[in-house]
Amino acid sequence: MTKKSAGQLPISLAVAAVIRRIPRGKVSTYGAVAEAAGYPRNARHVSKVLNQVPGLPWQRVLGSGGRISLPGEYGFEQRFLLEAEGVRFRGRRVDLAAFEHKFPPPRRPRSSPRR
DNA sequence: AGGGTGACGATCA
DNA sequence: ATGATCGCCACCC
Repeated sequence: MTKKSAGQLPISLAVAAVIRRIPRGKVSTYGAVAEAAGYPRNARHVSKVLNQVPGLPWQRVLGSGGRISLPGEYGFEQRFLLEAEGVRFRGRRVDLAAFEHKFPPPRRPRSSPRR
């Protein structure tokens, strides 16, 4: 064995997995996805993954503040798809307080609450 | 090995 | 609020 050659880099797989967990009718942001995947400063990489990996709910990932970053026609399509699944906009942005999906916090081995 | 890229994000004018 | 600029960082030639 040696170390299995992972076809995809771990960061891309982690990011894709996180995106797949955003439920219908909810959204997240590039930064939040990167962080949830374990790569805090990699918001930019999230957009690349959205481009490479087909089948992801790409429309559910927004820029900070709930703004659509995707330019052009796809940007309109993104908004259209989101509204179709119940996500409402307030002007040009989605009200994150109401629609942002909260990813479960990372488990801390051995950290008992309390005290 | 080196440099350009990007569906970002925070900050400043 | 809107637009420009700068900082980040892993990916991909």
